[in-house]
Amino acid sequence: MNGYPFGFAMTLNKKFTRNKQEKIDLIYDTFFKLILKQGYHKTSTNHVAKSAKISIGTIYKYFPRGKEDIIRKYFEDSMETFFDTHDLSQTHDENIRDFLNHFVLDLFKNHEENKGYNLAFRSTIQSDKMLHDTHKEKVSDFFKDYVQKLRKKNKHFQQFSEARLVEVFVFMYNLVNAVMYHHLSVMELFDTDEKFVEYLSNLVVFSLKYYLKT
Amino acid sequence: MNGYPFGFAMTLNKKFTRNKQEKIDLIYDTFFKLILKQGYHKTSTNHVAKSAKISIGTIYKYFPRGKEDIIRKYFEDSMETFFDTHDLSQTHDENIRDFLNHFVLDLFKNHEENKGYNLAFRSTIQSDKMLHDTHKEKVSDFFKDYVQKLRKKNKHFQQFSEARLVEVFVFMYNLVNAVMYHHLSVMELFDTDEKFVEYLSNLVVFSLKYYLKT
Amino acid sequence: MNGYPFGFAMTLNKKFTRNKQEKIDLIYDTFFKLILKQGYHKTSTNHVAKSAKISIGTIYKYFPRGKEDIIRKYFEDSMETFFDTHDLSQTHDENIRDFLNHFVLDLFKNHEENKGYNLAFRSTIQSDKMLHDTHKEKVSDFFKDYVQKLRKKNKHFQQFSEARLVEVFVFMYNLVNAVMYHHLSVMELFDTDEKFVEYLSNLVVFSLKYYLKT
Amino acid sequence: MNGYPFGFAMTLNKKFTRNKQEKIDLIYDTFFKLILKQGYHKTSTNHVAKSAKISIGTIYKYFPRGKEDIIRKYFEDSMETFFDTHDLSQTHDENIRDFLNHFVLDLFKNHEENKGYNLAFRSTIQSDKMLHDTHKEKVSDFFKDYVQKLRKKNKHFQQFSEARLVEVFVFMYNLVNAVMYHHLSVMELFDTDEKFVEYLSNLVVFSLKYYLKT
DNA sequence: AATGAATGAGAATTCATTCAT
DNA sequence: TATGAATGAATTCTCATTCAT
Repeated sequence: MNGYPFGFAMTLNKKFTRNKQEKIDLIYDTFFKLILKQGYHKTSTNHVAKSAKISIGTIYKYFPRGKEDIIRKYFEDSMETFFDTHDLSQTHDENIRDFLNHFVLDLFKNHEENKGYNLAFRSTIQSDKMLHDTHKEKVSDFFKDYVQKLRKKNKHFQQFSEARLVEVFVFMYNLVNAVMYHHLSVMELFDTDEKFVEYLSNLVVFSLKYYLKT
Repeated sequence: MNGYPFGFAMTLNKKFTRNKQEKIDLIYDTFFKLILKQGYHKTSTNHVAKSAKISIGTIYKYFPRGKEDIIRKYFEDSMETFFDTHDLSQTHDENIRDFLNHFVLDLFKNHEENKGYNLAFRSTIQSDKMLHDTHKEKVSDFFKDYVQKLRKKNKHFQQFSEARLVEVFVFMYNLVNAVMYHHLSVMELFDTDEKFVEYLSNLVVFSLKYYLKT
Repeated sequence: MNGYPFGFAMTLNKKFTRNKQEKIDLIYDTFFKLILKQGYHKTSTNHVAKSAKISIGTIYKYFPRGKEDIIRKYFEDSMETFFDTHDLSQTHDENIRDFLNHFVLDLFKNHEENKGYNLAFRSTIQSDKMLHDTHKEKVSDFFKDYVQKLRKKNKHFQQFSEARLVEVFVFMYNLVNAVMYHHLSVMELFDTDEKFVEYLSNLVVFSLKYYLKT
Repeated sequence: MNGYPFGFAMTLNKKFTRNKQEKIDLIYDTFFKLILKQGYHKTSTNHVAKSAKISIGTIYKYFPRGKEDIIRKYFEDSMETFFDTHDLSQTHDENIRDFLNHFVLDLFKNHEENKGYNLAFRSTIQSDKMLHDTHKEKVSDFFKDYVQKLRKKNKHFQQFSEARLVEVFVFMYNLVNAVMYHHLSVMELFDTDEKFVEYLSNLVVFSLKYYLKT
């Protein structure tokens, strides 16, 4: 109960609303939604503002360098996001095969949900050397952490050295990303996502074997 | 005879006699070179003109809709280009395995040389539905033609139906493209191109078997 | 007694008890400091707030029309400030020559300390007719008052009519200001301030004689 | 005759007109005219474009960094302009006194005509260290050249060393500028320009004597 | 045919000012 | 009373495109 009859209070038109994180999230959502619809370079900051029903000033308050900042800052969180998604408690899987299936599926879901971001990211790295380099570093750092936790929890992974495992995961991550991006944004490789994910799993298993022989 | 005595005209007007195709090629080269350097959305038509030492009017003469036209028109030739590169007389290869190696290598070389174009293409399709669709169609058409010629020349391919083969080639083409693009423009999968191409060949063989089982 | 036992209130609330005048002075100081550093038109109100570690709301509380108000209100005090500085008890100087030396020196010190304000003032008058006019009036009013006091204290000045003296002082004030501003903010006329002030004194004496002959 | 009856051709509304220097001059004139009217920081680039009936694109073509560039580039010519104005053939003046009168008068006319520029210049130097420094250098360079010519033409000036003369002229130039700017833009020192210029001449003579004694 | 000055819509960005807390 | 998030008009600046020469 807000003390107003008929719930009017909720409709009360306040000129200024204050909720920092909510607004930042709204900017992210709107930005990536628009990119998905019209592509990166046709999505302007003003566009985002209008579409999100937020003033441009607000966008520039949180992202002083505009579009570039939105991608950069989102990117800083995106890895952690993947972490959350891919709950390591799942790694109780009996065998590596099942584990890899999970891994691929998680990446796929993550990619699908963040299609707009992925488009933006790939549109930007070419002209943003810094972002490009940071990306590589972050992927590496992320999997260092990831592998450490993994080896503690799952004996299957203890047969490989930590360094080697990191290398392998970075490879798999890139491989899956490459194929997924193409399937989702350029030209689909299979007519259903289920078939595609199944193929991906097999691809990963094959590539892993290949890679470990090197 | 150019109508001028002593043939002076040819020499004197040299800088004006640069012919149409020469200029178009110069525009392509400059455009993709710049995209490679600074990314698609930071490369403006005016910029291309200045960098190519050509007037902006000339660019608009050949490409009335600017950037988009450059990509579209280049794309219309690019498939034929691949055709030229991938000489079918090579398909006398004793076995399919060798043939696939050639196929992958040709795609890789082609991709490497056209990195700028690939960046541009991927930057554009998202906001250019028409280009996106035409692309799919063209890939399909190209491989229809390709497969027909292939089946005539090489008995190995006659065991599969034409339609099935086209499907397979489109799949392989996309797969290879996906992984190559990532390796060349996002994050390398192997530390040398040789290792990478070898992996690609194996990947194609594996995927082919997998695909044909479907 | 502040009504709180043990006087804690004064300590606890210290950062909130900063009183009105203190804040106003902080705003003045910060504003003119920034102007000195980056020029008037590159100094924004928000900038001042951040630099002074005061909220922008507070600035607008004291100066509802922002930058312009800061200058206007400061200006309203600045004349009085000069008054304080130039203590009339000094006018016991034996002769006019010594008096003028003092006058020039006071103006110089004042100007040096208020360099930021002077920049701001000169940047503003052009677009603020009202300020411009008020300025002229204030200068005149100030010297009316000044001259009256002067004539009472110092017989040397009783040989001239009050009106004439005011005119003379306004002239001298402007002359000194003009040359000083240039020396301090545009291009120095002498390599040391001492030489400059000495020159100024002579300049004033000369100009006075010239002026009085008119 | 333009071949059109009733001279209509002259009225013909062409969308694009081409005359580089004419446009640059128009930009200068408009810019300084507006500054004179509303002050530097209230004069925007768009304002200038609209007022000059020119597109902003054109302004940015000639002055890629906007307002700052307009001032900088104008400044690069302004010294030469003074040179032209102050024709050295006038230096046949019998004595230095007459010469100085001319010098002051020329500066005054120049200043009066370029009031807008002077306002802009003084509004900018504070935030444009480079312009400030270049200004000093240019003044010095200009008078080096000036003095050389002067000594060749007029025997009166041969009694002083070249270096000394340059120093003296720079000093006089600054002095006159300082007082003139104040008189024209802050608060007039005399009620007519004639009286003012006469005072200036006397001021220069006095200051010169003072300066040379140093 | 080729040139590049000129255009102006629109994208990026700043900043004075308001108002919810 | 003090704060600073939010606003959006105004400003700076870019770029695709047109058109006089």
